[in-house]
Amino acid sequence: MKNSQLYKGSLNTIIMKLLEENGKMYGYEITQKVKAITQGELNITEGALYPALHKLEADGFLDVEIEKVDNRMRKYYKLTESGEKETVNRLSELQDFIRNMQSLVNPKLEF
Amino acid sequence: MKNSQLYKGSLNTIIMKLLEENGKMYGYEITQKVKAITQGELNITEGALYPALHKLEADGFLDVEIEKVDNRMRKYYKLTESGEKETVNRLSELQDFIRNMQSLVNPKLEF
DNA sequence: TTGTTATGTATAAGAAACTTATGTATGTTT
DNA sequence: AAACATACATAAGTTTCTTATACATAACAA
Repeated sequence: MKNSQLYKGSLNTIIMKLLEENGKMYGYEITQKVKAITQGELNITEGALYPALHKLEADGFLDVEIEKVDNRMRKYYKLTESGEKETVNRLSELQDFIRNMQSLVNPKLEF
Repeated sequence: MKNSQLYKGSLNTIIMKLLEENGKMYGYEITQKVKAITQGELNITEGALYPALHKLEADGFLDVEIEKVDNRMRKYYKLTESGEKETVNRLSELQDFIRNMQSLVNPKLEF
């Protein structure tokens, strides 16, 4: 994903949140979207993305739908019902994580 | 560290920040401090902590000082000069990371 | 027309950071 | 006497990533 180790473990949450927001997306689209939102700071590599998508699918959190656009294959992913529930949990975990990290890093804001 | 994968990659930053703040700390003390600050949500395991401390030391970011208290060994760690510089960088990376994750998860706050 | 960039998916080898389990040792509480 | 807290350590295995490579089409530039 990037030089900073901090992003480790956050890829699944990012994917699921984007799918929750956009209904369905294909892999390449996800990489571009993430790059745009983070102003180029976070670049998801294919070697990380595709195995992650396949695992989320295998876990029953994503459904696939193949389309051909301009003679090129696209695999659109969307959340299953189970995936939607899981997304809620993971976003909640992310909020807790961010809160905890801020407590650790900026203890003066604890009150 | 914990069930949530999100904390992966953040341990070094946490350690260095706590050392920056407290001058010197020993391993067990770090685990207890983190548990207290996060209200029990984040539990650093020994299997993660000690190898991390040894690596930071090997990288020249930490110095060690052994003391015996109540007949028990304590290895106090503190930041080297190099470690202090690195801590500034890592905290900056953490701020960027948190900002990017919030942009991804809460796009309505982008403006 | 030929090379480079962009679009699009995929996997394999290796590195890094963790979990889980185990080990050693002392002090304190039940 | 047993359990828990303090204190450090490592080894085996898992997960998640990086890096490299591979295939294929379209668009653009030299």
